[in-house]
Amino acid sequence: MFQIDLKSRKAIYEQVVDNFKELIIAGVLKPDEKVPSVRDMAKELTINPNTIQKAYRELENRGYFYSVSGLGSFVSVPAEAAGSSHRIKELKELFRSTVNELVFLGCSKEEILKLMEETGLSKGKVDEND
Amino acid sequence: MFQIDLKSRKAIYEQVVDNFKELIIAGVLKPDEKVPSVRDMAKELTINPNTIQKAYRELENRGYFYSVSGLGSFVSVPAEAAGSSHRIKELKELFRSTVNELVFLGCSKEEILKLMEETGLSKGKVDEND
DNA sequence: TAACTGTACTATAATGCATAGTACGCATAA
DNA sequence: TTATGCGTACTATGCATTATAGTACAGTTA
Repeated sequence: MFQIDLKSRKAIYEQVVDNFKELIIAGVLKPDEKVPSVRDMAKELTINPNTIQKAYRELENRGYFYSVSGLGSFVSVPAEAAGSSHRIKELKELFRSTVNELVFLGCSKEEILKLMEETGLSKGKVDEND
Repeated sequence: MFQIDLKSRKAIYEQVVDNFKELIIAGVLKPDEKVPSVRDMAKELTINPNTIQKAYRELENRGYFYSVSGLGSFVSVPAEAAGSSHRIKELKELFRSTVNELVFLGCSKEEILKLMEETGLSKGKVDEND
């Protein structure tokens, strides 16, 4: 599914959270799709189940997962993404500082606009064929 | 100069690093300009001098500061920003995931392009962050 | 010399991360 | 019913990071 970088300064559970977010945002994981159980995911990544549980709880808090005891964990529908307003504010600030630093390091406006086109923004939708 | 958020989950020395980077990128601090001494900065922010020293060392490692023992710490010239290539790669990846998440949360292309226009592409301005 | 500067240590306390292990309630299939 | 797998909730331990306090030394400058 994805790999964990044990040498990274980023916490393992944060890496798990970010990887799942990427998969959901990219449309690889669809709403109401079941994700691997805490224990299975721990086996697959060879890390402790408690670490996966922490990541799943975090994903649930951020509105990307919902869990049913005894059944499993599932992908939320985008509309239910909690705290979107606050998160969007955070992302806009992050966008601003990222662009500013890129410019400071010599990136041209054209180069950044090109990056923008490569993000799938122009397509705007998730491919339904898979 | 700037404020530290003690309630933030981000480490104090990281906040100091980020704030100085913002000031340099925005052009508020010019190349070869002297920054407050480790001890003065610690007094101003009411935190430990060792924490400031750690931040200054980090800023030196990242190419934003240079220090002269007995004289003080100073702002580097942009061209000397070390490891730019690797950093640019990081920033582009961050740019990509930020835009993708903004789109996922419902931000329109126009809205993001408007954000782009508001950044320091033409001029520089400092802002608050958390 | 005196007062500054950066820098390098030691030591301590607090916090977060990841691990191991145990246990409980719920859902489903044999 | 029993067994299995699921999420969840604990306790406890080891480790790394962070922030603190204190001391010390070398270079710079008035």
